[in-house]
Amino acid sequence: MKQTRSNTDMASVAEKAEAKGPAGSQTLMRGLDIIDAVMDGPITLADLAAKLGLNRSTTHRLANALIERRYVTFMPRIGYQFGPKLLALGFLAQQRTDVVQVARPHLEALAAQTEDTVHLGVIEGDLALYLDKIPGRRRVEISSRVGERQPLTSTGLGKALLLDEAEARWRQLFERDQASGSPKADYAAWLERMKGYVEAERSFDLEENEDLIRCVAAPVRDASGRIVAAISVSSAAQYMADDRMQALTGDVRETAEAIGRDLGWSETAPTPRARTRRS
Amino acid sequence: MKQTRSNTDMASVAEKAEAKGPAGSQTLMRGLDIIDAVMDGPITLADLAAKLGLNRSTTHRLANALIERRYVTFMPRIGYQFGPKLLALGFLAQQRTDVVQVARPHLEALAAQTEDTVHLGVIEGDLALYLDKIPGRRRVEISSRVGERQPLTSTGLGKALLLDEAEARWRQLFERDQASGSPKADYAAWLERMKGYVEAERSFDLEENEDLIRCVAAPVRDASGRIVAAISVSSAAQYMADDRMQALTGDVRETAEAIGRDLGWSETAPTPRARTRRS
DNA sequence: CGCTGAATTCCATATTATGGACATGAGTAT
DNA sequence: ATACTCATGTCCATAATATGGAATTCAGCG
Repeated sequence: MKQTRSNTDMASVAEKAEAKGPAGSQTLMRGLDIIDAVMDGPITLADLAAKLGLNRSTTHRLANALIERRYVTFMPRIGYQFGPKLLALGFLAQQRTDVVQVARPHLEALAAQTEDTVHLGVIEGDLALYLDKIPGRRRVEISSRVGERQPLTSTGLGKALLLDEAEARWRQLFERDQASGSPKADYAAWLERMKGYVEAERSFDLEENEDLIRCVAAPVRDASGRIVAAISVSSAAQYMADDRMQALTGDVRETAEAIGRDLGWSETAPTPRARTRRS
Repeated sequence: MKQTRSNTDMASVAEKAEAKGPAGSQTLMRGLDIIDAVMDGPITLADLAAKLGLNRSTTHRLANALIERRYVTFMPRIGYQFGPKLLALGFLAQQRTDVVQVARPHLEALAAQTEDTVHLGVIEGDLALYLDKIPGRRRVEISSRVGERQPLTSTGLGKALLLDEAEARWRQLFERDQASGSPKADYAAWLERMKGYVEAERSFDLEENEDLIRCVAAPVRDASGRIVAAISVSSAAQYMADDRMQALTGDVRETAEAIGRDLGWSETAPTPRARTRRS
C-alpha cells in the first residue's frame, strides 16, 4: 500500500463511515458498510467507493463477494442494489422474534430504575392484553396479571397502543368501553388528551381504570414503524405526582424505543410517523 | 500463523463452508458464514467456531464485529443469535421489492428459450391479474393484455395461483366462474386435475379458457413460502402437444423457482410445502 | 472456595487485503 | 464506421491486516 490510508483520514469523506469496530475485522465492517450504502437505492461502483471512502478496486472486490452471497445484486446500467438474501434473512428473523423475550431485559432495567411496576402489552381484538409484568419495589401492589385483558381507552397501556389509530376507531372504542360500567367520562375531554398523547408519543393513565393508580405508557414500533406493543410504568398515585409523570416520560419512551430497535425499528424507518388514519 | 490453515483443508469440517468467493475477502465471507450459522438458532462461541472450521479467537472477533453492527446478538447463558439489523434490512428490502421488476429477466429468458408467450400474474380478489407479458416468436398471437383480469379456475396461471388454497375456496371459485357463461365443465373432473397439479407444483390449461390455446404454469413463492404470483408459457395447441407440456414443466418450474429465490424464497424456507388449507 | 466451561484479551507472525495501473466493454456522439 | 466516455472488471507487488495459540478473566456450580 503506497498510500497510508487511515480510517480517520477519510472519515470526513465517508458518510456512514466505519465505527472502526473491534479492530481486526476491517474487511467485514467495510462489507457491512456496503450493505448499508446499497440500501439507499441503486448506486454505481464509483459512487459506492466514494461514499465509503475507499478505492474502487477494493469496493469492487467486496461488492462482488456480497453479490455471490446474494446480499447484493448488480444490474448493468442500473447499479448495485440490495439482494434477495436480505429478504430471506429478514423473514427468518421475523419468524423467530418474540416481543416478550426481546422486551424482557429492557423492562427489567426500567423497573429497576423507576422502582415501579412495568407492563408489556399488545392489542387483542378490542382490548389490551398484558403479556408481561415486572413488579415494582414499592409496598403498593398493582392488581394486574399477565394474560389479563383491560379496556384500551381507559388504561395508559391501551391508549399508547391506540396512538396511531383513526379518530373513528377511538370514538367507537371509547363508547364501547364506557358502556361497560365504569364511571362516566366526557369524550371531548378524552379526545383532547389523546391528541396530546399522540404529539408526545406517550400516554398517561390518571386513575381512570383503577382508583389511586396512575401510569405513564409509550408505544413500541417494529421495523415497519407500526405499533406492535406498548409498555407502561404504574404506581400508586402518591408516588406519581404530575411532575414525576413528566419526568418519567423520557425514560419510558427511551425504553420503548430501545425495544423497538431490537425489533428492527429505526428512526429513519419506513412510516416513521405517518399516522395510518383509516376508517 | 504457526499452522498453515488453508480453506480447502478444513472444508471437510466446516458445514456450510465458504465457497471461497472472489478471493480477497476471506474476512467478509467468514462474517457472512457466521450470520448463516447464527440463523439456525442460538449457538455458543465454541460450537460456532467448530461449525465454521475456524479458531475461537477469530470467530470471537468476527462475531463481535457483527454484534456491534446489530447483525448478531449475544445473550450470556444462551449464545449468539440473529440481531435486529436483519429485521430492519429485511423490511426495507421487502418494501422496495417489486415482483414485476424482479421477474422480468427470468421471463425474458424463458420466452427466448421456449419461443412461446410468457405471462406473469397475481391474484386480485377472485380473479387473476396479468402483470407482465413477453410475446413469443410464433405466428400465433395470444390475446391477453397486461392489466387484464381472467378467471382463476379456467386459466393455467389462475390455477397455479390457487395451488395452496383450501378445497372449499376452489369449489366456491369454480362455481362462480362456471356461472358466468363459459362451456359447462364437471367439478369432480376439475378437482382431480387440480390435485394432480398440486402434486406437481405446476398447472395446465387445456383449451379451457380460450379455444386452441394451451399453457403450462407454475406458482412463485416469496420468502414466507406463500404463493405471491405465477408464471405461464402459452401457445397454440398445435405447438403444445401433451408431451411438450410435460417437457416444459421442468423449465417453467425452474423459472418460477428462480424468481422465488430472487424474492427471498429458499427450499429450506419456512412453510416450504405446508399447504395452508383454511376455510 | 477451588472447579469447570465459558467468553475475552494479547501479540508476534505471515497470510490476506489493498489499491494503483491497466484492460475491457457498452453506449453515444462525431 | 470510428473515436470518445463512462462504466465495470482484472492483475499483482506490497504492507497492512487478520490470524490463532496461549494466557486471562468471569460466572455459575459442586
